[in-house]
Amino acid sequence: MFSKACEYGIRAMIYIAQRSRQGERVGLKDIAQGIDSPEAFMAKIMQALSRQGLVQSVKGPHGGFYMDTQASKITLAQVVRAIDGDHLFTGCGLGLTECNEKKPCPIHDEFKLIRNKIRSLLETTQVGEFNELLEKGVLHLKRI
Amino acid sequence: MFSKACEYGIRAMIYIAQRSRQGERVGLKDIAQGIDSPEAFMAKIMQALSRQGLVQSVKGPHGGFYMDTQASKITLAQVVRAIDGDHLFTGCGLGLTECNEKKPCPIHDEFKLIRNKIRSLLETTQVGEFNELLEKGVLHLKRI
DNA sequence: AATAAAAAAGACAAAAATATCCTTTATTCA
DNA sequence: TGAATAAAGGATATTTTTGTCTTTTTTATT
Ligand code: FES
Ligand code: FES
Repeated sequence: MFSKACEYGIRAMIYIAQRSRQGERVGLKDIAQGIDSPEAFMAKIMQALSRQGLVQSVKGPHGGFYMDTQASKITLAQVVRAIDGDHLFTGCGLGLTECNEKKPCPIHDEFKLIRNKIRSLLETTQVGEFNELLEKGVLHLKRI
Repeated sequence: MFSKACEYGIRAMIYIAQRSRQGERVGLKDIAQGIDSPEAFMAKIMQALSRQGLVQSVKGPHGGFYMDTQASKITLAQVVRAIDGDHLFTGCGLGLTECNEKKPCPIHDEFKLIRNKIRSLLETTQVGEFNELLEKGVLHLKRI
């Protein structure tokens, strides 16, 4: 469904949203440990998200990544697009070079419904909406 | 969603179902051309499908791949499982090592619905059910 | 029996995804 | 100002996926 980079990216964004209330910063090490991802790879993903403005960063002592309040309204769809592009939202399920209404592949109609459900899920879900449940330990971002 | 190998595999199975009525054989070259896939790579995928009994094959002159009538009832889910395994049907959407009802990731509930829709689509779709529409040129297995 | 055709199998190659390491830049604090 | 800290960036390494090439095996035909 998503690339590894994208899975880490989504989990990281949700983690940062929860851990960086009123501008506190979350360090790379903290993120990698918090979502159980390889730290150096996570760095690359955070750089991409930061360049695209989905997350803020500050260098130096007490630096790290953070989000302001409205940034926690960023949707999972935005994160996915930033990392995996929008192939998932627009591409053909059977790998034809493009999804084409006029020249549909065998599963086009059904697949489009599913694709739209996925998009709808991701577009209506914000990285900041799990803060309380994560804090309560109801939801999890890693297994260990 | 699916790996390239799986996309080719599904398209090939649908192609063979349509092209191999009453035991006629479809050659590798024919398949690769018919679904626009790289021939040598397609060969590997066909070998896997053949080994797993999802398609029959005969060597030698006038050999090739074919399906008997009940084989055209093979579902897309069977093809996907044969090539990509069942991670798509059971795995966690955010890449946690397992999907766990008791320790759900943030999108677990919604993702499970989508996952089940995908599985349902694939389990209720048979490789042989597109024969007529493909013949009429309503459906397509390649773009060129 | 010899030849040709076609899939099976094995070895190899290229590309992409995943992951790591090292250096540079910006920032804070003593 | 100097040292320490942490992200940014660049180069490299590993693994997986995708793809190709060659040889072998099986079968049909002459
Ligand atoms: S053409 Fe395949 S999903 Fe639209
Ligand atoms: S735990 Fe992530 S989908 Fe179930």
